[in-house]
This record gives sequence, structure tokens and C-alpha cells, in this order.
Amino acid sequence: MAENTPLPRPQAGPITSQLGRQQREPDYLNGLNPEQRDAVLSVDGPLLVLAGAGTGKTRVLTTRIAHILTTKRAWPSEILSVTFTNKAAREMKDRIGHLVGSSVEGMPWLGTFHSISARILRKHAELVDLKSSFTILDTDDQIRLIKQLLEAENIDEKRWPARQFAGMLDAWKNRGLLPKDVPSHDSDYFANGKGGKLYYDYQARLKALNAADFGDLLLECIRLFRENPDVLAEYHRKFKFMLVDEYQDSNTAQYLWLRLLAQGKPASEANICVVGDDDQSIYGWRGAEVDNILRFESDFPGAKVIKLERNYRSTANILKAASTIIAFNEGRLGKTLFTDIAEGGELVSFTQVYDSEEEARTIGDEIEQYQRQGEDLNSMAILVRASFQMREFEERFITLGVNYRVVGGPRFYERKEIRDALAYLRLVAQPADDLAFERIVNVPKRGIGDSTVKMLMETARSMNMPLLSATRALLETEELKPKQRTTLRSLVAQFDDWAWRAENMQPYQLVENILEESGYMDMLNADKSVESQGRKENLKELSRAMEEFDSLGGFLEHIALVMDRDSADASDAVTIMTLHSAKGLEYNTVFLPGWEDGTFPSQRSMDESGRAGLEEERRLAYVGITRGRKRVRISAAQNRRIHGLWQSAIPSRFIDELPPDAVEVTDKGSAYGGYGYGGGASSRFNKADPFESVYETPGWKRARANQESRKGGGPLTIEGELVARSVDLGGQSSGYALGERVFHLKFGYGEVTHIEGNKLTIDFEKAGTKKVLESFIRKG
DNA sequence: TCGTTCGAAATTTTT
DNA sequence: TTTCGAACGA
Repeated sequence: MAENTPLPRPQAGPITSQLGRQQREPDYLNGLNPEQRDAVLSVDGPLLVLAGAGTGKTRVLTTRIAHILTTKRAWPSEILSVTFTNKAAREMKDRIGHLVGSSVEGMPWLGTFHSISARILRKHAELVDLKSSFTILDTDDQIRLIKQLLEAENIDEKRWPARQFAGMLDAWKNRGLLPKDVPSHDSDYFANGKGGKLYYDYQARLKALNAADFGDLLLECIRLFRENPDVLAEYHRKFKFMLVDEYQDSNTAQYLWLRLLAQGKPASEANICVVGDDDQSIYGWRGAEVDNILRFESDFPGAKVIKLERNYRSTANILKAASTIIAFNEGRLGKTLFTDIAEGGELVSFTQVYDSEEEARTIGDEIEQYQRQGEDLNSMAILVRASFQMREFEERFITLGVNYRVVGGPRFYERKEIRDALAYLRLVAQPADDLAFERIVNVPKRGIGDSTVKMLMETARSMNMPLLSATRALLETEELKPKQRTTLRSLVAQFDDWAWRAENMQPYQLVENILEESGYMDMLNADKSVESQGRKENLKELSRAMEEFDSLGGFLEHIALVMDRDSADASDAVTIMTLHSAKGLEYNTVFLPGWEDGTFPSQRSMDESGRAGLEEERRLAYVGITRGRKRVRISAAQNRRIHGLWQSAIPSRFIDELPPDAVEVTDKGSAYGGYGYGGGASSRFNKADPFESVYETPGWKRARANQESRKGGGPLTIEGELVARSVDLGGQSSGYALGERVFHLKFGYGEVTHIEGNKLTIDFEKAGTKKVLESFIRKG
């Protein structure tokens, strides 16, 4: 999707072979380079396409589909084409449409893993104990449900948070594990051995609610295929070709799912094509298994492997910086990007600033300067590691009056008001949706509090019926207090009315009626806070989005799986987003702030996943740099406020890994050097660095060896340069010795416990263990 | 039942 | 620093 720009793009790859062909080649092959062409034309048998950043991956995928279609090898409905995001799916649809003419009536099996699975499940729902109308729960519902289970089991929610269990569930499901498959040492951990039982209970509850969570969509689909070979065979016959995008991001469940669907033929003949880039695998923490892509050749013996390495996006300097950094990782399939684009180009810049505020100021100034030079704000982006870093930029842009847009954040359908509205709709469509019922019985406030809800739930449980039915039953008795009884009676009556109207009314009208009649709008109107205006607009947006749906059911399916963030507005604005959400995008100018050890690479990743975590962070750095077409500007702050505490920081170890000849270093922070320390108890640098000096890791040695053999360059000495500027300490050798007593202006006296270049770990008498730059201390 | 107040926690998030 | 959630009191 790097290849966002529409097709006519000058990809002037030399077309070496096939010139003497008799037939004129179809138009869609024009402008493909030999490797891309090979990947498009090799349609029979398994194929692995390793596509580096900006090498035309999406173009290959779409052209390949176009090729299959125009050569009549398959009908659109016989091609299974999977992506991870709706955005990617949509883009592929569009582009295929352009290639083969919009005559092709969509591609019914082009979509995300989840939406395709949901589609299959709805068809065979009864085989996995669901009704075809099952609801899809999102994380929010999931947590609610888990909380109820925890309460039922008398588990202290403080000690064993529902979130944590949700995470474990997610991990199990990502690994394709049904309740019976979870290894006991894994499940026993939670709540003193109750984890396994909770998983069983949770699944039982889902069935009772006629619901599936995201993980289930895949997991139940796998179960369906395994337990019903005839159903699986049906899909084997149906799908003549399979294509998978971003294969490096697939998790075990998705892998199993694909394997099952590919089993229609002997592995060596399977028409499966996967496209991916092991260097861009950044979702390991969400269960993605890079191994899947590394293993492809053994899974599908005789698979053809094509590497796309010609980059059409970035300047040579940017590519060099990216390639050099990523070479520090071990366990890669190994690709090297190269480019035809202008020799060199602007150097990648690295700037050190005093604190995050100055970082925002500096970047803001630069943006205004580029803007004056005629660049669109749309062509610039700020990519951060974590969303808390965004705030400062937003504030700065507001003061400057620079337009900006934040990508990410809570997605549209995750917003409170939208979820409330959806809960009403879900309950109308599915009276058994207890989670929806609980969500809205008292929203807006109707005087139905905990105790009433408890009573309803107990009745529901004892009579074994959904909450809404239980409410009806209770209304016939004298148990409810008069006030509550009146409110509930009218609420139930309203739902009957809405359910009736749902049959005779357009969904978008229905939602407007519901919001009005339920008092939700009144609630928002009465709320004078700034947000309520926005909420009302979001609800309008919701009803607008519903206009294209004729049935409530169809809309609910769509919203659960497909609806993503607000459509990008057309205005000119700088984009602020996380590195994760930047994957697949490109900008002329990319700012990469916050390159400080602990922030990026994130301390937590390293603590939790060790070296693998560090390598994933490095891939994130690679993704970040390769987003830039013309200009990449990296920066680091010496001081950053984290959770309200000022922390001193050291430039990211990735800075040391940049190639000196492609990078220009400026050090704004040196002017304030003496103040570059933080206060407060630092927990981030408390432990000794688990990775020793970067200069001793095998990765570094290997990368360095690679570099030297490639072009005979010298050792990397960026760190030396930095040191020279900020400290006036000539060489690399540290002026301090282990165990030496030192003094720090802020932290007081301490003892050196670890030395890493010019970074010292010091055990302070009062302030605890901290990592500081040598320039901030003197001999004690 | 609802509003206030205090305390703990704090990435990244395609679905 | 901020935000969210649970406990407490009217």
C-alpha cells in the first residue's frame, strides 16, 4: 500500500526478456520489472514473494489477480484473497477494478481473515453451535463478560484483572487453542489454577449469548473445517487460487486456517501465493509468527521464491539508513533494497534536543519552513512509537495554527456514543443480546441501578432466558419497585415498537428514532461539555453511514468487522500517528521523534521479550525510515516527561546503528548539556542493561562485517561524534572506571556499575540506579 | 441510585 | 500528569 498512488507510476524497470514475443502483451504488464512480472505470471503452484518496503507489493498482488481473471483461469468468486485490514482489502478491490475494468462484480472472497471467516461461519453456524445471526463481540464486550465470570467465581478483580485474562484468551486463540488444548501450565497461572475453567465458562457464555469474539471467528472456522471434512471439501472445490497479503503478520490460527484451505491439493501443487516482508513484522506482540513466512518453503515444497528488492520510493540515503539498521537483526531472510532514484538525496538527519517540548517546537518550525517552500502538509508525517508522544505535537500545532490530523486513537465504532447506539440496535435485532441490554438499560439514566439489574440477572439465570425476556417476566410480578417497574415497562414497550419498525423502516431512520425516543439525544443536549457536540456529530455520521444499508442485520455485520476510522478528510494537514499504523504508507518528509533508549526501543518490549523484542523494535525503526520518500528527520530529547515525571534519556541505540555517511548529526541539546538530567525515581533504567553493549552483540558484529565486505566502509562512529560534540571527550574510551565514585548535579554521589561507551550506569546513594551520559557527572 | 473523591496505573492494536 | 475505576456518602 506503499503504492498508494494510483497505477500510472513510472516504474522504469528494464524489460529485458520477452521482447521478441509474438503476441502483444496485455496492458497490465506494462511497467513491471522482471521480478514483479515473474511474480504476476507464476500462477501455478506455491509462490512466496518477499517484498521489501516500497517495492510494489500491492501492485504485484492486484496485477496477479487481474492476470488470473483475464486469462480465465478462475472466476472472481473462485479466488480467495486475504488481507489483514479492511483498508488493504478495499484498496485491492479498487485497484483490481481499475485493472480489469469495473465489469467484474466485486470479488466476494477478497477480505480480511475475520470477515471471510465470519461469512463462512454464518453459513454453517449450526455446526459450531451458533445461530447464523450471531453477534460479534469486541474487546469492550469481552471485558464486561469476563468481569461477570470473575465475579461469579469469586476472583478478586484487583489481583486478577479482567484485562489480563482477556489478553491470555486472545493469546490462546491466536495460537489456535481451544479450551481443551490449552496447556495446563499456561492456564493454571491465572487466578490460582482457574484459568482453564474460565476459558470453558467463557466459551459457554458466548454460545449462550449466540456470540463470537474476534478470535472465535478464526478458531471456530478452524473447528468447523476439522470436524466437517465435507464442508472443507466444498471450499477446496470453490477456491482455485489463494493469495495472502502481509503474510509475516499472520498468527498461528490464521496459519492453520490457511493450511486447511490449501489442503485441497498436494502441497507442492497448491495455488497459494503469499506476499510479505519479514523485516516489517511488527505485530509479534499480538501473536504474529514470523516463522510462518520463514517456513513457507518447507510447508509447500517446491515453492517458488521471488524477492522484490527494487525500491521505488526512497532516496539512496534513506534506503542506506534503513538497510544498515535492519542488518543488525539476526534471523532474517535477507533482502537488500536498492533504488534507481537520484543518487544520494538529502542526508538523513539526527538532532538531539533538550526536551520533548523543544522537539515539538523544532519539528513545528521545520514543517512551517517546508510549507513555505511549497510542500503540502499532506506530504509530511510525524511517526511516534507510542501515542502519549502525540500530545506535545498537537499542542504545538495548535499554537502555531498548523493543520494536523491524528491517525489512530479510538476507532469510530469504539467510541462510547457509537457503542451505545449500537447496543440499542443490537438489542432490537437480537433480543437475546444481554451485553447490549446491560449496556443501555440505564443509559441515559433512568433510575435503573445496580440492585435492579442484579434482580433482572438473577431472574434471567434462574429462568434460563435472556435479560429482556426476564424483564418481561418480572413485570408481571410485584417484585419490582413501582418506579422501576414503570420505567422498565415503557422501555420494553419501546423495544417492541422499535423491533416492529425495524421491519418497516430504513435502518438510518430507525437509529434516529431510537436516539430521540430513548432520551439519548436529550442527554447529550443537556450535557454542556465540549465533547457532547462531537458526540452528536459522530451519531449523525453513524446514521449517514447507515444510509446505504437496507437491513439492520447487514449493517451490524458491517460495523463489527468492516467499519473503520472516519474517512480521511480532504484538507491539507500534517499527519501524526504511531509507527505501527504507518506501515504501508509513504510521505515525502517523515519525522521520527523520540529516539531515546527506553522510549524507542521501548523498555517494556525489551523487558518482556528480550532480544526478540529489541529486534521487533528495530524492525519498527526500519518501517519508520522506509516511509520517507525524500527526507527523514530523526530526533531525540535529553529529557522527557513520562507519567508526569521528568526522566533523563540517552539517544536510542538505533542511532548508533545508522550509517555515518548517510546521516547528518546536529546537536541542539548540547547548548543545555549541563542540565540534561532528570528527577524523580527512575524505574526505567533501574536494571542493568540486559543487552550489554551494542558493540558486542553478534548482530552488530555481523552487520559490521556485512557492511565492510559490501563497500569497505569503516566502523560506525556516530556515537563518537555525538560524544565529541556534547562532551568534548575525544575518543571512545570512557574517562571512568567501574566502581569509581562520581558526582551528579542532581542525583548526588554514586558508584559506577556499568560502562557502555559514554553511557554509564550509576548506583546513586540517594536516587537509586540510573543510566546517564558521562557528560553529566564528574569524579566524586 | 447517583455523584464525588481518592488511588493505582500508564505501549504498540490490522479484527 | 492524566485517566479510569472502585469505594463511599447523601
